[in-house]
Amino acid sequence: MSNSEPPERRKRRGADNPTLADVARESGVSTITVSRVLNSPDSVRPATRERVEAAIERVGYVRNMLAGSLASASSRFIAVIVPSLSNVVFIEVIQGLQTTFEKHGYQILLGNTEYDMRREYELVQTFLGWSSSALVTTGLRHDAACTAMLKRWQKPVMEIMELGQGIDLNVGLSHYAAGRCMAQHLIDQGYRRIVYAGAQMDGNYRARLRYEGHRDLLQEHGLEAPLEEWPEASALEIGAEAFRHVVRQRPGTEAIHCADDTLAVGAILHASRAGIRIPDDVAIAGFTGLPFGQHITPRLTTIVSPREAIGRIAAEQVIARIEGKAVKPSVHDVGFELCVGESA
Amino acid sequence: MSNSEPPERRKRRGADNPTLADVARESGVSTITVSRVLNSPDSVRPATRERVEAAIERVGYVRNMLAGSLASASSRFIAVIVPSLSNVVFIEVIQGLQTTFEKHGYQILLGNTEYDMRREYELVQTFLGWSSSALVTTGLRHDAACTAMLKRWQKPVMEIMELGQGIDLNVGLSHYAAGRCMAQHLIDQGYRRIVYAGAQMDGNYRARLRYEGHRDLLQEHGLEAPLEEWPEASALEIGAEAFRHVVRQRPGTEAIHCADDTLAVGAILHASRAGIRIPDDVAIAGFTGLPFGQHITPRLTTIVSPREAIGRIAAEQVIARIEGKAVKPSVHDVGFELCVGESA
DNA sequence: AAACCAGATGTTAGCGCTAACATCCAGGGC
DNA sequence: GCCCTGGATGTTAGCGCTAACATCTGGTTT
Repeated sequence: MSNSEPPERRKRRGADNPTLADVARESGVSTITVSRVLNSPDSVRPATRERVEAAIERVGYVRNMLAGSLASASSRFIAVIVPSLSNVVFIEVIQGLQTTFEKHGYQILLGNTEYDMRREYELVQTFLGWSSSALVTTGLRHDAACTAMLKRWQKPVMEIMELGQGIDLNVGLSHYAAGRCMAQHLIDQGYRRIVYAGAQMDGNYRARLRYEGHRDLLQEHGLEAPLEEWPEASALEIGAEAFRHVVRQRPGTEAIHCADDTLAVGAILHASRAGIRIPDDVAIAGFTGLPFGQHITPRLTTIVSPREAIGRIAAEQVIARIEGKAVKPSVHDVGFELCVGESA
Repeated sequence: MSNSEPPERRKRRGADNPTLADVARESGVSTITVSRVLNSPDSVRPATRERVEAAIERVGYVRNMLAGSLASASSRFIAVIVPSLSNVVFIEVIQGLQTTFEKHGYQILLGNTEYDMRREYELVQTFLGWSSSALVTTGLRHDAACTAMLKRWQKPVMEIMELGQGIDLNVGLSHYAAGRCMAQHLIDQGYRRIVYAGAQMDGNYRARLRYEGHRDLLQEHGLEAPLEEWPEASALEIGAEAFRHVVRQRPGTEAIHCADDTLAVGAILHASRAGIRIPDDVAIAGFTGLPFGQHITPRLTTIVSPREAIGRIAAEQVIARIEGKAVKPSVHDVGFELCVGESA
């Protein structure tokens, strides 16, 4: 009989960290028991549990999340896709999402499309590949292939910010209505020659929806609704530039309806430096409701969107869906609020 | 011979998505070839590659990142840990990190400690469990167990924001020096009665380091260095409150050195509403260099820290290390710049 | 005392992929 | 014709964990 040494295993991979098996050996139980201590402690007798926990501590065990997720085909990742991180709005939404998801033991996978739908599709593919538990994305418009893929996907899909029936779940507000609302306010204040100023409106179609609301309302009053656009991302500097431009190129303008608060505040601060009185010479209105706008003089007239609430509510609904509590697609309107300062 | 039907497999798990094996069958190659098409396309003959790519398209294959990462013991995740998302500074750093890492095919796993070191340790454990390729965290101070775990870890660890030799790699600036620098400027301007105002300085010890620099310099000039702290997170409102408080409680104060620009801008905007002249009645100085400060009147005197550069450089160094280019621990000083406005 | 039950724990078989090694084959040198 | 070489492709054996099923224990029921 030839001494058949076990034929020399291939070799080991990995950093050789302690595994469940090591903990199991150390505490004299099986691997599945250790697994249960980690995942459903109540199903293990307290005495056993303590023994296992001590062993975990002793060998310095760190869970391999990849292996667990692969085996269970679920990762407790939540894919979150936003179009930009430069815009505070998305940061606040992310905070709302993060706080709520973290409380329930989910980890966010954050993706940034830079307002590019192809990029969104790529991110979606990658994130599905991580066996995410749900996906949260911005807006209702996506690449067709992307929408199709998400519709086939069996897990919760949440579309936020904009309002309407989309792929599955929705939490947001009507940007069209918000645009109309502010336009109505400006008309109520007696302004007639009103310019809409926006930044990066190719990609950011929610700003465009607000413009459309604004335009439609003005037209219903027989007024023109000129639009001034800047290709750059919104910034205080762009707001200042927009203001200079409108004052110079469109003399007689009574009010500027800015697509967001950053532009509006940039305009107001510039006017104040230039000695132009707001709202007497020109009125300024914004959208978003950043704290900033309420600290400057004159205070900004704007529309407040509940950003953090969008994140929180979206997260709550996704969690309810994951836990099987609600199963129907739904549309949730978080609304908005007109906040009247002195600027318009 | 009994017809031994294969004893009825247990059953299938997972959503039953197409796998590498399906693509392999469809394109008439082995699974490893499909894997190679995905991971190192150049090692496959173009003809084969095209056949495989067509099959991927046809069956609608989506990679299972979990399985791949488990098998290769590496996930292309970069763990990023920050103390707060409310502070724009960290957002900008994250942007710098994200842009650079994304270019190289890494995905950020974002964790928020809320200035809690236990929480940081928990996040580190979880993130190591995802077989992250590297870890980026904020500051040089951590829970002892956390530091120990990271030192044992075999992959790159990057500590940012603060300057000094830590666990492995470091990119940041000296907050102590920044505090001194601004204090020196205030003294050069002739201010003597200077109050330092900070928010949330228990957790945010970088703000405290700046205070210490400020205090030491003042003391070297035989001056007192009173400190006013607020437990809340920094916000415009806190800046306004700090200003009110100092003016009322410490009459004769000539300058307020704020721990960050948000406080400083809040103070300036409040002063302007209250009809207090900056800098004639009270001078205001900040730290960070937010765009904001340069748009208000008077413009804020502050210290500009290169936030996005910190993110970018940190990411570049981590990538170099992952790719085996640089192997020694290092400390990189990104410096800071005094930006003199009219406020001090 | 046999039968029954429920709670705790164990055994087994993958999850879908890739590292390491093995094999195949065409072309070149002698 | 033979051997050599190297690029392309295939075979095998896990990576570390958990779902499903199996078993074991000590009480309770009849």
